[in-house]
Amino acid sequence: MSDAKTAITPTRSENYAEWYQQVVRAADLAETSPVRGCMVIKPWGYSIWENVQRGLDGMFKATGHKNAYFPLFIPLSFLEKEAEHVEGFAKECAVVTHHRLEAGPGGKLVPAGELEEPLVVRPTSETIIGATFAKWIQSHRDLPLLINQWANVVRWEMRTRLFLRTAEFLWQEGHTAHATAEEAKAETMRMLDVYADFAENWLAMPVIRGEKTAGERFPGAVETWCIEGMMQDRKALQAGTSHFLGQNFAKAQEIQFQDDQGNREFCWTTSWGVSTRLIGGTIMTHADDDGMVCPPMVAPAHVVVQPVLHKPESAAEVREFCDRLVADLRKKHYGGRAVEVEYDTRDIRGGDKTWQWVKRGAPVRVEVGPRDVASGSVFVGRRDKGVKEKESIPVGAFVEGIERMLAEIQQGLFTRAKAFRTEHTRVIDSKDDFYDFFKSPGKGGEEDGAATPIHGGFAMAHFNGDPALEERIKQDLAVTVRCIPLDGQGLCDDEGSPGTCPFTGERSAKRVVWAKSY
RNA sequence: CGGGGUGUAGCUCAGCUUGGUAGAGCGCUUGCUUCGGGAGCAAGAGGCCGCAGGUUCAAUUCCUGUCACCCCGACCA
Repeated sequence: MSDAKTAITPTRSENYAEWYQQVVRAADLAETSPVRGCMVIKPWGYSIWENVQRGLDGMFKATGHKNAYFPLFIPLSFLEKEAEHVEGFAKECAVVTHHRLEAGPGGKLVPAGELEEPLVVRPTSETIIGATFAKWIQSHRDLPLLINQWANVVRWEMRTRLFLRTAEFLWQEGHTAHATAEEAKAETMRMLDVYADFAENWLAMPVIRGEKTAGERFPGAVETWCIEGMMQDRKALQAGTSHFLGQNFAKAQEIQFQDDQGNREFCWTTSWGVSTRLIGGTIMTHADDDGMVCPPMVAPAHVVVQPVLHKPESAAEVREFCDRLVADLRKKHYGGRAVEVEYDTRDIRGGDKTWQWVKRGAPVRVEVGPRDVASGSVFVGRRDKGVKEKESIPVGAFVEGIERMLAEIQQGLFTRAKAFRTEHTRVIDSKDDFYDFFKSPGKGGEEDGAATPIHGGFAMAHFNGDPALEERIKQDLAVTVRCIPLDGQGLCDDEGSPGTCPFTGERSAKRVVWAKSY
């Protein structure tokens, strides 16, 4: 507070968008690549993704899903089968048209061997998986079919940002087929809950579960459900989606089965996915002006041990003490895995070392010097507290208490994020209040090129459901309905109750969540 | 894809208006001194100035094109 120096320049309040980029870089999470719109995910960042995969994969398996893998390439004709689906993705597809390179003029390589049918690099796999499902499913006894795939997909985005929107990204996509609409809808909601559970308990990111309006629906879906988190610039981030596809894809691809009466029926299908965007969301939820803050559940390392070794006369005993500390810590468990320890013996200055781990967001840092060895204690810094706020703890108590300390940090991050969301969520009942809420504070107009002004948040307001009205508000304020929330999420007092739409005076079924979004 | 901006050392940038093949800070390497805290001094390494054309005796500098990135829109996980 008194110390104005921060590890990240600019700070969140100075320029949020630039701050985000700097955190990604300073924390060694990812960097841009020579390939347009594609990122290199660095070990520290990839390790977070591996933890995300581990956590979600366990949940998918626990709910009866099996992993499989489908081709990267999708024949163009497959994509054409579902009309809305094509329309939704046509503008952002990478297409493979040749299968060979030949020497051309000037030593250049030129594509040759044109394909009879172009192949689309999957932007999502409904069509190729649907075609496969059609072969796998014959009887009602084959249902439900519950499949997940971990994969990369490509969407040729015009504007990209590391983790949040890249041309290629990593994700999982679940695809299921069911005998009845009820079962498929139940699956859609089950996976939405899995996502919310994961976001809140692993990423410590509070999310709102709800349904998308027609305008925001997945191309080809009957219903799209989502989890929405609030970032520190108060914009919403769609962190995961679960789609009820009805029989749209089943009919387009003839995914049929014979029921117990011998009738041929179309399946009811679902699909659901989360991506490396979750890492972007985690950054924007927790990181601060000193860099990344990793929730312990997904942190690449829980504890960093930094021995103070520069004094030759004490180096050996400090090292020995640390060796034992590291070994003891690794015998402890947190969140279903052994405590992950980074033993940093690099010969660089202690201050540099500390700040590197602060910027990377390691939850706990432990410094051990001769004085600590003499007193049998360790000097502990926590990423959820100030960098200088360190505490000396007897080594035994520290090791014994590590699980609780990590749990406390995890819980603290969630509590803080939720308080932030609550603070910036407002119940709004008049059009004027609504417009005021989303207008830049102080300055009236839009200044371009400057720092993104931080204002607004989530507005809980009634809505008559008219797409034209939603479009007009989007034009006016760049604000959209993020979701029509499920009841019972504690978003406001009269949650789920009918009321009056402040824009039209018409009847509204319930308050919806309005916000600017990524 | 529309509007604006920027491409010079690993990073952040100066130099270009008034053409003569390059600078700073940080980082990196080495040495000495420091050090329970993002050190000080010194010596080094590192760049065909985004790419391709053009004008010119000569282009980082002027002109044209192109590509990439950033910001604001539209689009999207």
